Amino acid sequence: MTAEPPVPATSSTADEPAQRRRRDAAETRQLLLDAARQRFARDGYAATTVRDIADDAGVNVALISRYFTSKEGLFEACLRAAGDELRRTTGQTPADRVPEAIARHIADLGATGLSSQLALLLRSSGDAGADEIRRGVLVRSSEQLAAARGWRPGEPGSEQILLRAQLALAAGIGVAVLRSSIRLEPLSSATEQDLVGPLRDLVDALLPPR
Amino acid sequence: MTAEPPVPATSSTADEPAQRRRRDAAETRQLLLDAARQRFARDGYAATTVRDIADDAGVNVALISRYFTSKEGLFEACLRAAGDELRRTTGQTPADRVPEAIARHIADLGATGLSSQLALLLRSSGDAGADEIRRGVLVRSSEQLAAARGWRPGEPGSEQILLRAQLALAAGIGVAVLRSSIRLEPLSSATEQDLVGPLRDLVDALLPPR
DNA sequence: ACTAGATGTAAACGTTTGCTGACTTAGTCA
DNA sequence: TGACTAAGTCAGCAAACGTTTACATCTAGT
Repeated sequence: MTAEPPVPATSSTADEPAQRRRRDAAETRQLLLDAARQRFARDGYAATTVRDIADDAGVNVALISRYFTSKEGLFEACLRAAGDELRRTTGQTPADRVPEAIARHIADLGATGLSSQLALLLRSSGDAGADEIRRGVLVRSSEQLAAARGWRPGEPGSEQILLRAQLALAAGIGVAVLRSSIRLEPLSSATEQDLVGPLRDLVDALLPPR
Repeated sequence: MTAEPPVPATSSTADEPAQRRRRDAAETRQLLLDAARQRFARDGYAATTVRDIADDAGVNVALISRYFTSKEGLFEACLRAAGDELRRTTGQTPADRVPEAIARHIADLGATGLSSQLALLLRSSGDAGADEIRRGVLVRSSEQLAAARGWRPGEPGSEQILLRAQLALAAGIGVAVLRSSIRLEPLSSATEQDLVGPLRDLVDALLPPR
């Protein structure tokens, strides 16, 4: 379903064969990571079994322990990946247009899209380490969003902007989950075109352009 | 930790003794329901064990099967209770002020408050029956919200109002979860006073008063 | 060609899970 | 009081879980 292209190179030393290797630790790792992100995002941590993930990835269960130490470790890796992707998405956008960019990306419903990453960020494993990572991602994201609308760390009176940015982030996550996990209609089958307008209204209301 | 007050009467037929009975099926049922709602809302379905719930309620595990058939049945009962509470909360408000009422209630963080009910509504058990109940509650809630702002079933062109109502509901759920489960700061410790303004902005932007 | 280490596999371990059936205790009424 | 039923207890089942172990196979370097 994911239609992974036969990624060639894995190790860092350049001169790899373009052919796909039959045994490739880096690719196997990535397959597991992708499968896990989808499962965790859609079904949650506890409802996902390591055997599910391994089957989705077409890989033996024991390799999860080998490459990620534990299910918990795999989950943390997923959170880190989601954080990276979130930062990459918002990072390549001019600061003052981040809200609109987010609004547009939330509409996307692909399995690896931003929606899926947002849904993942609200899943909890009960583990303290994972909670810390997630909180870090969320805090950084909301600060980035707030900074685009005038928030400066420590500056009195601008704390409210950070709060409003977190509300906007929370709203985005809620929309992502109701669309991709709960599948509430007509929200779930609304197109990007249907959603961009209302979402921009939402973000602009919380974080008025200055 | 829960410090349950010794609720006296339970069944409906009036002439109960004010004293708490030592064996009282209705009260035991309610204790289980309350404990389950908290656990399910905070930790999710799969991460909650029936033994956890029974311990919280101070009751034997086997009684879950007796009163609710199964863990699944208990979860469905929780969803129904959340739906009732949601309807009760929004039902006693003049139609055109429902958004503001919701905004105000989301701020509340009590274990049995609206926030907790909203968080429960995005927990999934994987069971089809529970999914149906949850979807029903969400659809009814969003329709009620949309109707207060001019949506009429089937009326062409007003479908967009329903979509916007669902976005507002999704936002509310997202805020509830980030506040009560994830505990993101400063969102989590913001007071009702801090939140009502931004939340009203949010709802009004999505569903402009007519 | 040969070997050493990396990669993948299969089976099983010990625990925890939801649930059940036989049992005991408390309340009710003749 | 003594039977009868509702309410609660207890021990344990079978299945599913995350993880580990021992083994097989591939790849790279010589």
